[in-house]
Amino acid sequence: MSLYADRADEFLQAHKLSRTPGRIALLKFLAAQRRPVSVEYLRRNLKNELDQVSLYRALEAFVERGMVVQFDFGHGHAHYELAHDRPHHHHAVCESCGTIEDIPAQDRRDLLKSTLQKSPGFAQLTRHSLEFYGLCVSCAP
Amino acid sequence: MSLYADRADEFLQAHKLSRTPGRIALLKFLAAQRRPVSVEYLRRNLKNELDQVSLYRALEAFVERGMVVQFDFGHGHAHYELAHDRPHHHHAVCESCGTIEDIPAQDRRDLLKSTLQKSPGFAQLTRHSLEFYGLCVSCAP
DNA sequence: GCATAAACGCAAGTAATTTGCAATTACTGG
DNA sequence: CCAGTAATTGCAAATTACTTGCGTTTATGC
Repeated sequence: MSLYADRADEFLQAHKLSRTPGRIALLKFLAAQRRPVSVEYLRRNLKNELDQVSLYRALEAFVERGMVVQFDFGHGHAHYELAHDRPHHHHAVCESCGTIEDIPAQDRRDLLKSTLQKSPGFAQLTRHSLEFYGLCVSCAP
Repeated sequence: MSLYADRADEFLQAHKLSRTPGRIALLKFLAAQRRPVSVEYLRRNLKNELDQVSLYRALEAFVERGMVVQFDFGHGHAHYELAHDRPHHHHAVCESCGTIEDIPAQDRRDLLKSTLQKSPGFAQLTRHSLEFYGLCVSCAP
């Protein structure tokens, strides 16, 4: 259980968000996860805590504030993970079943090979996808 | 114009796909692009060559065979690029306008910093997303 | 407690992609 | 070249993921 699990309301307050039961439940649930989770999974598990739309809106607010990180693994839907609750890491995604495994960040020599060694749940890693995000010269302030 | 531009039909044949006018047009069009393109862009430009559904189906077949690479830049829709028509590279994506720029692959020390130096169209790069894909132990043959 | 702003849930809407299916086209062997 | 077969196509409809509008409720700061 992460740092934030029992401090969800302080965490919300620190980010200038109302401490509503739904958001607190969502944060606690996210803190208990070990992998990035889909909205569908959140919705199933939090259906008594908050409605799907509120879920999307809360996630959006969290991502905007950097509280949560959004990932796209090519599954046609997003995955979300609490930010800062563990050191920077990458993910290995199974092309067959979609299983996701964390991989500790490291120096990047022989990346695929050494990544595989750090991915005990994976038998092979065949490709990766690396995208950079920022501001292009015409959009920069 | 890429290697494949004037050999679209041989390329299809090599991958055991029927050489239909729509697919040939699509391959030629992809070969002429310098950046990963969206389905919407393909659809606009190829609306007389093939229907949207055929477009999706052709892209799916191409991706399955490794002829085309699919990317997700967090835009809510996929982008596609011909594979093998140029050396391995990454992409910088503008968080404001969505502009995409190729970045030559390189050794990965000081990744963000040196990447920025190789991204003349970008003023800043603030984050990146790196995912590995393969087969987990329970899915591996 | 009370005013105000934030957040909520429901219904409806939209964008991207997929599926079903009958009609057409490409490929293969003769 | 030509028929038979399999692959591919286009259209309509469905599905999935997510978003918007809006009137009601709840949280916050005084």
